[in-house]
Amino acid sequence: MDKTVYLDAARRHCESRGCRLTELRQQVLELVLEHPGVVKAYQILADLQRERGVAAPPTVYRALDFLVEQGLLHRVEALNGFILCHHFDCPHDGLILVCERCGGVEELDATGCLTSLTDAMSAVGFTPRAQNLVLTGTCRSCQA
Amino acid sequence: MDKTVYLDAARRHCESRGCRLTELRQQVLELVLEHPGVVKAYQILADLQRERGVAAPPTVYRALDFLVEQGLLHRVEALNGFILCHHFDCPHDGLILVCERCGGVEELDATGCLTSLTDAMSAVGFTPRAQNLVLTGTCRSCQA
DNA sequence: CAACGGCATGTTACTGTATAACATCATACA
DNA sequence: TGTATGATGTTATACAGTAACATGCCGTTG
Ligand SMILES: [Zn+2]
Ligand SMILES: [Zn+2]
Ligand SMILES: [Zn+2]
Ligand SMILES: [Zn+2]
Repeated sequence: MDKTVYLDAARRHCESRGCRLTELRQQVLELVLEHPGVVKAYQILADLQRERGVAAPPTVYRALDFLVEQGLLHRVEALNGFILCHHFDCPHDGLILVCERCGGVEELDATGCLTSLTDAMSAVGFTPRAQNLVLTGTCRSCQA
Repeated sequence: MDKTVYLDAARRHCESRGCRLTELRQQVLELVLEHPGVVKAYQILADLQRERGVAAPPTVYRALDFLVEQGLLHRVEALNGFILCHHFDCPHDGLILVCERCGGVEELDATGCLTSLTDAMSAVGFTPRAQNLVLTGTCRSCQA
């Protein structure tokens, strides 16, 4: 998807949810957009400092938290990082695959793949919050 | 399982894998044993300092990493913590359920629940490393 | 207009998490 | 006895995240 198209869609997505994609938030989103795969908060912080002179951690974390809240980014706990979600407009169970060798990240739509997991959980009375599963392994091109 | 029995089993487990459960490693394991649910590295560090006077982060992290390596502990990335594994002797796909309300943690054996996930992954050529899935949600007693 | 309320952002300072790099010690084995 | 290997100690630092409070922005309302 083209960058401007993506940003427009993101803006409309936020507004349809009663939130504003402010200049700062958009700027952070654009910075994330410039990194393939997983990006770290402090990387964004450095980028932001490069663009604006000053910026402190809370500035970045607030923007990132907002973007996660809106579904534009996914948090990848296992890596202390964030990745772009390319289909934020349809609610989905994400399955994030992280390659141990090349560091590449890929998001699958796991909606429908989780029934047996869900069954096992309800058997013990556990109600999962909608979220993303993260798995590490080896991607196709790194199988070698 | 009784504590001494557990420790003996753990020691044999390590030795059968060609590793040694040294005094320090066992001491750390015992400290983890004393905490229900998830325990943090710096909590163990504090415990260790109480018992031995001095201890630095690398000491604790090395021991914890070792125990994870041996399968005696699971790392819970999402919480920056560790939990005991009660069936380290049989290889398993763990499913760790973390309750957002009470902080309780429960490990399910998810072996066999992951076929559709595995299918989805092989469809894109991804080979997962054996590991644990972590999900947050609400446990039975906190449903209210 | 002026005052207010809300939300977004700025700023400072701190807590918590984790590792690099190098020194030392123990043990086993040639 | 020397030497290699793995475990531990020690210092210092990097990386991640948040609390608390100040300031600015903007739409509403009297
Ligand atoms: Zn997604
Ligand atoms: Zn790869
Ligand atoms: Zn387990
Ligand atoms: Zn609970």
